[in-house]
Amino acid sequence: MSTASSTVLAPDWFTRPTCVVAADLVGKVLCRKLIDTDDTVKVLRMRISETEAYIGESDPACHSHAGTRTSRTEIMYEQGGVFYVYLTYGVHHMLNLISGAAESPESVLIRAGFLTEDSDRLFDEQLLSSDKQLSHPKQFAGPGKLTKRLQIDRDLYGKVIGPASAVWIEDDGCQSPISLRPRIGIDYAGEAKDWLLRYVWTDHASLSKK
DNA sequence: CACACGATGCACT
DNA sequence: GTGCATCGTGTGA
Repeated sequence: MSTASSTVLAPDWFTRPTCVVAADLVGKVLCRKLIDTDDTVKVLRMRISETEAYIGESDPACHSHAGTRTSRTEIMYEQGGVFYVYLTYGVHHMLNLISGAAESPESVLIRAGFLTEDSDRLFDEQLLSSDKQLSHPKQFAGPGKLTKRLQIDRDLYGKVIGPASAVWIEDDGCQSPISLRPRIGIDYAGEAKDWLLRYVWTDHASLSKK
């Protein structure tokens, strides 16, 4: 329930070590306020089922590997608690939460989730539900599908994680079993492709990969 | 300035 | 299993 027992995670919550943040995010609720097609305000609530940690300059798969500090990666050097969103393959927006201390360019990628029972429904839910891309109308098994449904793009880049940005995280006390897996889509990263930095809700149906 | 390519998803064989 | 859309960005000329 997203009622009295829910708390909004403050930016400081994300300044803890990246792997801790990534693991703790599984089971939390990613909230997205937006204006529906009928001009009403809606809050979509997506419970996170899968995350990945990208642990900075020593991580070959991380955009900040070897100290790569550019206009794109600059935000990663901020203290945890802000968004890093980028476009990949010219198509998909990837939602990342910057984690850890300042000058420690690390982040957590949100890879999958599912809409909670008490999430607002979009006016055009029928249209979205009929989208046969989705194996189940409420599950979003993959980072690109998730951002598409939540209408998240690079407008979020650099904003503070919280209600003022229209995207925030709530903790409603949900506890979920966590398993560790290798990360996805980083075969170019050598030995790092085998590092167990993907955190999944054990056996959940909404995972991006078994 | 040119160019290679990606933290994906989907269609098709 | 393979092919490919589509474009911002990092890299090197």
